[in-house]
Amino acid sequence: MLDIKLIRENPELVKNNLAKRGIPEAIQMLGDLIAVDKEWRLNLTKLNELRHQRKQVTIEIAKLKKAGKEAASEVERAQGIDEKITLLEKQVTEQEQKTHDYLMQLPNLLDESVPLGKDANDNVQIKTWGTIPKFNFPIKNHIDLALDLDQIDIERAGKISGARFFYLKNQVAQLDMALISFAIEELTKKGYTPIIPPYLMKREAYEGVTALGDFADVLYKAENEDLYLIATSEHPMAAMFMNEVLKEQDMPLKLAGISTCFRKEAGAHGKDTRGIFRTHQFNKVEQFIFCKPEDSAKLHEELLQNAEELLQKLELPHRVVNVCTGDIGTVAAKKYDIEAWMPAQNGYREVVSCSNCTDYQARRLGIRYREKEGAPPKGFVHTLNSTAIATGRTIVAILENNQQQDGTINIPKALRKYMGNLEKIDRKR
RNA sequence: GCCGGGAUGGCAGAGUGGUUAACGCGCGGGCCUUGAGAGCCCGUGGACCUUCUGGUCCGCAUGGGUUCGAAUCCCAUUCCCGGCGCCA
Repeated sequence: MLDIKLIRENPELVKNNLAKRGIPEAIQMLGDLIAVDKEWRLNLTKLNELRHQRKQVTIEIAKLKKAGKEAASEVERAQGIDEKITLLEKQVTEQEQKTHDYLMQLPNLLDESVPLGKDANDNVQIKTWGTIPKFNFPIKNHIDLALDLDQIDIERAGKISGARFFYLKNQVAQLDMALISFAIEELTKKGYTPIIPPYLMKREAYEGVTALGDFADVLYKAENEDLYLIATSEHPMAAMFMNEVLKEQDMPLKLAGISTCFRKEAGAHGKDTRGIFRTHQFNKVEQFIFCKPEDSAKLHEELLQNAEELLQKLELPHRVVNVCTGDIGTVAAKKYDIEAWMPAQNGYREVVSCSNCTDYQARRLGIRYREKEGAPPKGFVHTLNSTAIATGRTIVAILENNQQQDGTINIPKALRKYMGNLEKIDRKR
């Protein structure tokens, strides 16, 4: 959510920034918002005057009654004012609702360093790491590799749950857990607190962390309950301190969330249909930071570096892109993606998303900070999030990059200690 | 799930239908002091208007209701505590 005061005081700045996203509806909304807000303030002043009048009459009545006198005409006057108040209150409430709706829909302001662009094709490559593997044999994709080694069962998952679900089996099931353990151990060393959050969240909390459009396209809802399955542990971590005031000395607060993630993938028909690259359910370790505004840019780089380091320890070739204005999403002010090399697709694909959400989520959620106990709140915190390891896509990358001519797969050295020193995935049917 | 108790500022905690959220702690500023502390004084939720001096309204878990008037009475919801039940 943007600061309404900033919008009032500096509408041009906000407008020009929003214009970079290339969403005409947002500019329209901003105009409507400014108009409604102006009307609302006028009405509020009128309403306050009426309430003041009523209060005066009420005081009169109290005095008269205390003195044991008749107050019928005063009561009648108060009732008359009440009617006007009820009418105006309705208008004011409607205007407040509208203002709130607009504010909840307007996206975050973009950082200056975000490149202009239309879609993912315009993302700017910042760096590459590792060498793309050369194979002197015909390579397989991750699905065939896994099927041939009896590591995955997609057909039966389809039977019981539908498309985009899977059973992981054997060493790949272990690999999934190893990746989690590996990420958590590495992040814990860096001072991140491991968190296993609730996997279901109430709507009110969820509205604070994400765009409203995501509810239909992304989130699964529990029937007859005000509960949504989380799409990432970013969400329960961000909402953790909803309506609280954090202490400056406790920041930056660094968390490492561990959870299964559930996504409808409603807008992705026909994309990545085979295998486990894009699924309704996967496991992920997520980095999350609450910090002071002045620290967020620096910490954003730290999150990126942590994520990259994990991929480097897994020896996975990858590149980092600066996500452009057309592809960045509603809540981020700046976003990096890390894309790992996927041999069977002969290209880089997203495995990490690393965002600085500045004060956008914090304002929606009401998360502020104070200098010390007893001092008044100083302002809203900044929030940042970044994938550490998403197991599904990382497994795809490991299987494809580490495949051998005989169809077996070498397990990255960094993961072996989490798998009983296993070196290869080689189980045949 | 059932029965009972509860939710008031950053914290602790009064107020139980009639203008005012008491007292305290903490925090900020000032006086005093060589400095710190103590002591004393002022301030310390949010919004809107404003002639920059102030003014008004809202705020006692949330949403409704009763009333001229609600922190206070009624209803619903959420969460917390205790007891019972169920349960991996």
